[in-house]
Parts: sequence; structure tokens; C-alpha cells
Amino acid sequence: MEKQTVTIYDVAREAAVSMATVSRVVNGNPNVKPATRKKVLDVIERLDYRPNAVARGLASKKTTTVGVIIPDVTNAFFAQLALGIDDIASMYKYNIILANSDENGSKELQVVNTLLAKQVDGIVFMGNKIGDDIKQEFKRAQIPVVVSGFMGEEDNLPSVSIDYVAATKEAVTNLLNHGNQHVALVTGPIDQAINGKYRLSGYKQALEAAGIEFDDASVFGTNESYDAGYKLAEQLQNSDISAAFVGDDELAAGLLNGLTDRGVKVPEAFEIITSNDTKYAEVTRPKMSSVTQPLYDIGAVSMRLLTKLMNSEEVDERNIILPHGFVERDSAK
Amino acid sequence: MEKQTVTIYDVAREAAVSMATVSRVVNGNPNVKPATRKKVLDVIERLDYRPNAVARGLASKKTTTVGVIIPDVTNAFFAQLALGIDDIASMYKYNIILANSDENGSKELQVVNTLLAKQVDGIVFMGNKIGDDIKQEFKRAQIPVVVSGFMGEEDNLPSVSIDYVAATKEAVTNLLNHGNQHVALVTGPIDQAINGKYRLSGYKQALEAAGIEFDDASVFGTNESYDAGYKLAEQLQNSDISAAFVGDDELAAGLLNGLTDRGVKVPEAFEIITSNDTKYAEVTRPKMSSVTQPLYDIGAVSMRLLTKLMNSEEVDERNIILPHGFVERDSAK
DNA sequence: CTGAAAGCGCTAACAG
DNA sequence: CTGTTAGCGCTTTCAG
Repeated sequence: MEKQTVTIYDVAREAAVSMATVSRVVNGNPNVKPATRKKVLDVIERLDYRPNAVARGLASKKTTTVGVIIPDVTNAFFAQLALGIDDIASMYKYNIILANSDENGSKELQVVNTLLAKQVDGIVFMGNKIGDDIKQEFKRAQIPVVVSGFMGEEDNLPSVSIDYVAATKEAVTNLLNHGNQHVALVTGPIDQAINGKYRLSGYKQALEAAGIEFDDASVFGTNESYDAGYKLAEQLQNSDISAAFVGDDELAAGLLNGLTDRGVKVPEAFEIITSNDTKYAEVTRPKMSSVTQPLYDIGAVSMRLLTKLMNSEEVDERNIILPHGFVERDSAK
Repeated sequence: MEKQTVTIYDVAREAAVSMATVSRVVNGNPNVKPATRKKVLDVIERLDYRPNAVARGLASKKTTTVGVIIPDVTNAFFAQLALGIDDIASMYKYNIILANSDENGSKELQVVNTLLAKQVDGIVFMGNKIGDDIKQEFKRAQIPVVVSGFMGEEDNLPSVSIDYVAATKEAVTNLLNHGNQHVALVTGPIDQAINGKYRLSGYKQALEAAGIEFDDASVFGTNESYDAGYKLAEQLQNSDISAAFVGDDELAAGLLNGLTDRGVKVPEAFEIITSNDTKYAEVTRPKMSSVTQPLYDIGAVSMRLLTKLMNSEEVDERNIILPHGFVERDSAK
């Protein structure tokens, strides 16, 4: 009942060559005579030999494994990114260690530590505000890290995302053009850069361009959940706000349904534009107009960038901005 | 710019003890004098030593890493399971290598192979029909595997799920009790055991109990997508079917919206009960009545079971059935 | 083109 | 309670 293990040594013996030669054929090293190669391959087949990646990792100091730090897999936004990451990773023969962080700094730090202990070759990080302690570890470990789905430039880390400032500005301008005098900005926690910095900035730019004064009371930072949106409906109904740009689809769906259930007609009496164009935007009634983001691609490009970095290849652009778009549906006029 | 590495040997030298002793304190072995322990701990702190998990894995033949094979992370059902798995895993100090399989046999096999090459200590498998080739590998590798979210008994593997037969029977009976003479069973691919075997069986039992003859034309096996459901609406509208039990929430949401868009009132003219009680069931209008499954728990219990198996602990029940429920909302009378 | 040998960093008997 | 000594299975010079 022992874990049977056929090692490189067994193969070498059976094939009457040295371990080094077996290692060469396994690794596709061209310096092997075809005849020898075939002989070795035959033995490998016969013995059903499978190289031990752990031993390989120890000897070569490369694990072909990358860490992926994700706030929450059950969030459609992150799950899409993760899918893109995983696809490209497996295309390049890497495996993914997935770790949920809850966007919680201390958990993130712990996760980073175990990832580094496992000698991952690189890390894809999803999240805002990367703590100094974490940056410290990244620096010390000397492994490449790319921030995915968030603008990472302020952390001075390579990143892939869309231009949240521009996307927000466009969406809000759209709402403003429909004659709405008071447009709300509804997002997740405002202390996250993506909200409090980028989206807020785009929001202000749109206001300014329209000659409307910024009002702090029109900014709602809450948590990104359906329920939070649903609850927010009451507050918005009792204000002079008549439109909202929302930073998360579940949040937007909650707001939409909350409004509808309270008798507020969308889009006639209240317009909504959401951000991520996930399935939620199509499932609600009315369907939601949304900024579109190439989520899968953001993940895929992140991973591709990481492979380059792990290979010490030249990269011309460390902070990649992918194009966003807009899809008009029925929650805005 | 070298990857700085302080090893156990450095610590031993600085602390003037042997590697073995350092190893002992790192691993919490009680056979170390408190004074020595403190001395070592201090050096570890000072040198910022972090054990290399790869070396440890090679020496101990345990990687504290488990593989998770998932059909599609972006599917809310699986994502919930994954969250439960990850939480318990990290609670027990395991990491997760996440691999998407697309429920595609050959990709699954490939994934299993690389997971085994990486010497994972165990595997959580989500999916129907586990190919013989894969079972073969599992057997050869001698590592524990638990099937999560699917009934794994026919594969003779440990598993955690709800009782799909009973859940389906109840839901269909419910629909039948409302006077529907023709109730459809709408699921993903019928060649998957969960659909073609368990759900179908529950469906037939309900029919039989109600004295209604089974009609093959009332069973719809399609793919689990919003669009598939939306398209199915036309077919159902033009039949004598007046209710459906649906095996997936996105699929159900598509059907619901398709029906509504075609002028069929739900639940007045057509009733729908769905299966997974994910957010989709709440987002649609009308909200969908649904079988409820403790998805997070299924994942959590799967992982917990796996830890026991990896520890060679006794387990009294290899095929765990968690309780399901039903939540009445507005898509059924 | 191939082999010998020295580790990679750590755990695990086995002594003492 | 602590040290010595082998490896774990593979990669990687270095010779030849």
C-alpha cells in the first residue's frame, strides 16, 4: 500500500543510461541522440514514470506555480478575472494556487507569506491598497507581481485594468446629458482607491465639465452587495437624486430592485448605469445599461504579463490599460 | 539581486545548534528545552527565516497542498463550493491548487496528472462521470479524493452533496400539487449523472406518486446557460407544459425572462422552481422559488472530510448527504 | 552526445 | 533534550 514511486533513477537503470540523460529527454534538451531519446521514452512509457515536480522545484528553484490572491471567488467580477488567469496559466504550463483574501490586509499578508514559502514563481494580486508590509515581502522575495483588475500604478507595480477614471466620467456624463441634475456615485468602500480615487475623480470631472457643483452627499460608499443596494433605494428615493452610476453589478441590481419594489420606475423616474456587465446586468428587469470591461482579457493579459516578467523578458508597458466600452440597455434613457 | 535565501543551516549556525533542533522548533516539536527554543526563535526572527515548503515537501513527502478540480469558477454554484473548500483548507493550513476542467474528460485527465506530479496530498473533485483513466490515476497515486457537489457513490468515491433525488421529487411534487398536468424537467446535459440519473429519477418518482405517466418529451437536457433557458421559452410556450423544475439558476433565469418577454406570465401561466438558490434567484422578477442547498457547507465539509482522509482518520460515512430545503418566492404559486 | 557528482533545503531515524 | 547522518528526486555543472 506504499505510495509507489518510480523515479528518474529507475528509468535510468532500465534504459541503461544516466540520470542526466533521462533528465535531458524529460526536459526536451536537444543534446540527446534520437536513438537514446527513443530508448528512454520507451522506458518512461513502460514504467509509467511521472517526474516529481517537488524535487524538480527544489533542484531548479522554479515551481511553475503562481499564486493568485483574490478578494472573493464568488464575486462574478473576480471569478471572470480568475478564469482568464487560469486559462493563460495552463497554456504556459503554470499552475495556480488560489487564495481568498477577503481584501483584508492581515489575511493578505499571511497569504503572501505562505505563497512565498511555497516558492511560487510569481503572484497575481487582485485588490486595492497593498500594505507596506506586503510590498516589503514582495521586494524581499524578488519575485514578479502583477496587479489585476485594479490600477496598480500608485503601488508602483505592474498592472492590468481599464481606465476607471475615463469610464466613470463617460457614464456620468451620459447620465448628465439626459438632464439629470443630481447624479449619485454609488460604490463599494470609498477608502479603496478604485472608488475613492479613480471613480470619484472621473465623477468629479464629469460634473465639472457639465458645470455642476460637486456635492459630497451624492457619493455613497457602501459594501458591494445586493442587500446594500436594496437598502440604499429608500435613501435615494427620498432625495433629489434621479440617477446613479454604480460600481458593482450586484450592488446595482439591489438598487434597481429596491427602487422598483418601492414604486420608483426605472428608467423613467430614476436612471442607473452599472459597471461590470456581468450576467446580473442582463438578468434584471429592466436590463441594466453598463460600462463594459474585458474581464476575462484583463485576467489573461495579467497572466501573460506575469509570464514575461518571470522570464525576465522585456516589457514595454508595465501598466496596461485595456479598452472599456458601454452597452446601452434599459435602465437608462 | 540574487534571490536571497536564509536556510535552516544559517539559523542553526547563528543559534549554535544543529539543523535538527531548528527543524524541531519550526515544527513545534515539544522535545526542545524552552531556553533553546527561545534562542532559535530569536535567530529566526533576526534573520527573517522562512522555511522552504518545497524542500520540506520533498523531505517529508507531504506538500500541504490539495488540488481542486472545478468545471468553471465563474459559475456561482461552483464558486460557492470553492469558497467553502478554501476556507476550511486554510483553516487546516492547506493551500489549494485550483484547476478549471470545463467538465471535459481529457482536460480533467491532464489536470489530474499535473496535480499528481505536483504531489498534492489530496484532491477535491467537482464533476460528474469520472473517467476510468482518471480513476486509474487516483488509484495509482494512492491519494484521497473527495467528490464535492455531486453524488459520488457510483464512482465509489467519498463525496458530499445533497440528496438530488429527494430534492427533485419534492419540487416536482410541489408543482404537481398546484394542478399542473404537464411539468417539465429542465436541466443541463442529460448524460451527466446528476441530471440523467438522480434528478430524472426524482422526477419520475414524483410523477408516479401523482399517477401521471412519464413523457420523454417533457425532459429537456440542454446546457446550463442563461441563453439556453431563454431560447427554451419558445418551445415551452408552444407546448402543453405549464410548469418546470430547473436544475440551474442561470438556466432558470433565462427561461423566466424568456417566458416573460414572450408575454407568458409567471407564475400565473407558468410556474418555475429552480435548484441552487444563488443570487440569481433573488435578482429576477418575479423572484424564483428554489430548492436550497448549503453550498458553502458542501464545500467546507468536503474539505474537512479530505483532511480526515489525508490523516488516515476513521470516517464513519464516506458519502455525506447534507440537508436541502426549499424557499418559496414568486415564480411558483 | 553522455556520465559522474554535487547539491537544492529540509525531515527523519538513530544515537547519545 | 540535542546532534549526526542519510537521503527525498531531480537539475546542473563539469568532464570527457
